[in-house]
Amino acid sequence: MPELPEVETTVQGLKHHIEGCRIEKVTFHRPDIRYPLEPHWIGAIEGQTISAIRRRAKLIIITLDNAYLVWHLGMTGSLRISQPEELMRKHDHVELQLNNRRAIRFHDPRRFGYLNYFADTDSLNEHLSRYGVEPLSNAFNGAYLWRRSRNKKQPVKNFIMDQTVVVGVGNIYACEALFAAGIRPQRACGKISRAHYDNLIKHIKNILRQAIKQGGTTLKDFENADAEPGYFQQSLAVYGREGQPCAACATAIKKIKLGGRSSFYCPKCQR
DNA sequence: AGACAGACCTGTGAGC
DNA sequence: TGCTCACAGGTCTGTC
Repeated sequence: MPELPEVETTVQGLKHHIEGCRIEKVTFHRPDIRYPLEPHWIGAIEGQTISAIRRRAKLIIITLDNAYLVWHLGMTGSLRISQPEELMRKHDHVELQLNNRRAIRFHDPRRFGYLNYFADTDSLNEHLSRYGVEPLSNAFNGAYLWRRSRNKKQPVKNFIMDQTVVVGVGNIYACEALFAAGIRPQRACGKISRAHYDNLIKHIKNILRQAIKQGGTTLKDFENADAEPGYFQQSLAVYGREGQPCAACATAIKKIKLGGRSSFYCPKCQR
């Protein structure tokens, strides 16, 4: 997916198009996405007004009159606003037509994303309860990471990508933050000092803020709610740069697998 | 309990 | 040109 900055960009982009609008028609073009879309949701959603849209973790939460829609974009998902005359594209699985002649379209080639319908706040909250702290909140600090990591042997990269620890740090930003902090991704998280975690936190927040500011445009085929493309690899120091010289010391960037995911680091700058 | 592999899908690019 | 293969932003499940 889109990582946190891309989700945040999507939410901000959709906001002014959809808040206050009534959903007139719901179409499930392809119900067999990650979790199947249930036909009875259609009648429940139609006629409701969108009062708010927000992000929690990598989820997009839309508040209706008396229910909630929760979207997860998976690996390749996107939500965009379409015009009435716009043709359906391949992999447009869901369409919500609004009373302002616009529609929200969910596009997701790999179908790792999902849409969930929650009829009340309790069931929504229960779904959200599994998630860790927000990376841009004060609760995400060096003391917290240090405490959560004690006695763990897990590589630090996997640890910071664990959504029950902190949400929204995906593969690319995890690699980049560890490079900025000078920490090797494979180091056991339980052996990292409090001071190093303080430093890492600082870099994670910086990188995420920077990415949000740039419109979350680090991903190759990401496009925002207005269907504008991103600028892939604009400012990536290590991700996808195997064999190329490190910008700081010119040592060749290394690539390894951690938790099944490609991980990139500079063997000299990161210890 | 924690750590890992595998699964879910389609598209893309590299190599032959 | 066209085939095959490896790999891709995430997360859930099963197994040791």
